[in-house]
Amino acid sequence: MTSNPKTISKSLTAVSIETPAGHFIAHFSEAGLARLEFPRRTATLPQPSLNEWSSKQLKWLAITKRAICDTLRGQPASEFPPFDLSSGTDFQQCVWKALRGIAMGAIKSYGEIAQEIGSPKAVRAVGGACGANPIPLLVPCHRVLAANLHLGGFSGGLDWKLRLLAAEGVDVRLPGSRRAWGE
DNA sequence: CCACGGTGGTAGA
DNA sequence: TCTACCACCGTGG
Repeated sequence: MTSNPKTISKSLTAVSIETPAGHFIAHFSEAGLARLEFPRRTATLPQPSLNEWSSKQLKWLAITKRAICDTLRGQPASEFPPFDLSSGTDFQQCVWKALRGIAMGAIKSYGEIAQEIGSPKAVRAVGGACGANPIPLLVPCHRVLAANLHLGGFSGGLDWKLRLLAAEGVDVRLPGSRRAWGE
């Protein structure tokens, strides 16, 4: 019963995706989109030669770009690429699957997710799994808030979490008190 | 507002 | 193994 995801090493192909909000970096495996990074200040990646890509991956790339742009505009994506979430533990994959069930504009709490996956007390662990989500934005961990509509955290920086929620029309109890403005 | 204890899962030693 | 983290939660000042 012990799956050991860390022993699975996969070769990933990274590509930068240009959007109105900056350059995201997507990593594809043979199975699908495996990782997505928010735009950074620091230098962007050299673009790999696209002719080494399978037509399969080129298609995923187009779908991914469309899905990112739609989500940023607060519109439901019409299509997602396949996700390769095999890097996660069983528990994490369980959580990530639950995250995918949260519709755009909807929110859930860490506690609700915990309940949903059948481990009602594993609340902190759910937070940990959200933080380990390799595909933020498209696996919508930004739609998970703490209790009482408190913001909680976000691996990509809380400013992103706020921005995404705002785009989806969700208003959050703002952290005038809640500390930590993650960077 | 703050402090604290109870939590379950992970990573590192 | 044991231990020390945590994107939490509820309760009590």
